Amino acid sequence: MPQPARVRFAPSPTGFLHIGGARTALYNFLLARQTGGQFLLRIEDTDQKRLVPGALENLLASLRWLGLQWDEGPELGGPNAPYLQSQRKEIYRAHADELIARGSAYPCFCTPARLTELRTRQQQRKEPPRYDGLCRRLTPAEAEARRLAGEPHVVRFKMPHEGATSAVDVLRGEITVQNKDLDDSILLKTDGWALYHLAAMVDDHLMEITHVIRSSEWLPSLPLHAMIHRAFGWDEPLWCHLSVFLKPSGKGKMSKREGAELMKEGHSVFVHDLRELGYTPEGVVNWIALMGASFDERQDVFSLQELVERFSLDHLTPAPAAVNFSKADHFNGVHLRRLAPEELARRMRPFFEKAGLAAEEDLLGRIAPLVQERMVTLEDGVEMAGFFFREQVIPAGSDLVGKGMTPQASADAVHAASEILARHPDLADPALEVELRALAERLGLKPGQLFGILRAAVTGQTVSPPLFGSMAIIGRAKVLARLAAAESTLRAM
RNA sequence: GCCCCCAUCGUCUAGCGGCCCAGGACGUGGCCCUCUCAAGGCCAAAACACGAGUUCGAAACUCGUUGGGGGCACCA
Repeated sequence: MPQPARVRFAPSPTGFLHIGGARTALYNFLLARQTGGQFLLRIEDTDQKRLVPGALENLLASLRWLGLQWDEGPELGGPNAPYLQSQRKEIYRAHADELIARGSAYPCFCTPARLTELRTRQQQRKEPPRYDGLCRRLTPAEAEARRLAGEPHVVRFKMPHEGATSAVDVLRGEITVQNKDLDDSILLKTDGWALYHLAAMVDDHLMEITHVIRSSEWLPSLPLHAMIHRAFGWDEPLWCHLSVFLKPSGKGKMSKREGAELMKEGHSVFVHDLRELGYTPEGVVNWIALMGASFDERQDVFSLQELVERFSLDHLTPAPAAVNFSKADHFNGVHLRRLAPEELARRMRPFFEKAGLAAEEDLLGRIAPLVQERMVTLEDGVEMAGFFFREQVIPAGSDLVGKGMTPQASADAVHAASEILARHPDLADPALEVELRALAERLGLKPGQLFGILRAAVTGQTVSPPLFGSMAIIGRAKVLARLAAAESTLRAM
């Protein structure tokens, strides 16, 4: 049994949960569950200016919808509370002071204007943009005096000028960077708020995080983060940087810009959109789990529990992965088909209601087996089975005419079929199909011709669930009424 | 511009020196099943980026090239 892992998902509430974040959360969750450890949720909201209203609520709701319940975090608390960084300001400030005292950080009094100018000059000279170390050269006494005088300042990390720094990423091995290529990053802003580099490292240590599983966007700052841990004298967590998601074309990072375009084709990168489009948590989880990973040589359909059992960091790939939405459809269809009919009915109901159809759950439960293997999303159920819940259907006249037939012959066929149906008190009687097939033969029609007409008449659609199962559910009275209506439409043509 | 990372079918991947003239899945094409549409079954096309090494042997190891991605904020 491996050591219990304490991991965390630490989003910033600057937007809604997207599939990239969801996958990061998933992997953290899986490792925690598999090892009997804890999955923490920490909100990185130190930049108050960037907060987006509703983002936090969306994050929590989306995570829960996916089934990724955290063990410690917002709304739950825990031994390391608070889990909102905005409530931990003093902790970071104290740690920044400690770093200064240890000689690993220093106050910097440079104004934003000076820094902007510095950067502009460096770019003109094609030099890498880097702090020039002006305040680093201040004597401790001088710096302390200016600090006590209340002069506005930030706190910077004192990056060594010589040597190199190495850190190990679980998926990539040792990564080494020359220290001269690193900057004296700001840890604490003028307003006293910590930046990610400080806040996240301090919290990860205080919360006893064992594995930092995060987006590979953080890879370039891994040396800095490792050095911050070392400067405090702390043990480092295991670092694991996940590949980024690319656009379906494979060109460029998946962005929110793409979102609007995708929505038009019934896809989205946002978890709440996926939910509204009729995707299931099972489908989404399966889909994102396998983007950039493989957990079994022969199997690719997994429940959350199966993923918990098979998950392993060694099965993750470091290369960027292009998002493939047709695969989302596939996995969603598979998981839809795995649902018990009653469960499928329960999940479809809100979509019928949204479409203005009062769908009772027990009736939906009888319909479910008929539509289950034809659905990609829950939304599809409405299009496929809406006719069950409408008083009447209005088929297009052209759909009522049998293939290669005249309206007259079609009307006659409907009439003859009605007579047969009228003799059956129970439309679920298997003999019904036998009789109607015999009718088709008598009329010189192929079964498909006759059934096509009846399908249009009864469902109002050219594509529908199986005809006989559908008629049995609709009931004899309604079926006969719809056939009568169809016949008169045909007679009038 | 500088730094870092990555590189097997269109896409996600298996492969951790001989089991590979490379396996699976999605998608695509064909056939079967069939009352429509699906689902399901069978079959097919489809890849080791390139060049040098190392080795008896390289998809696997090393270096280079090319290509792709990420980062270089008082954002995260």
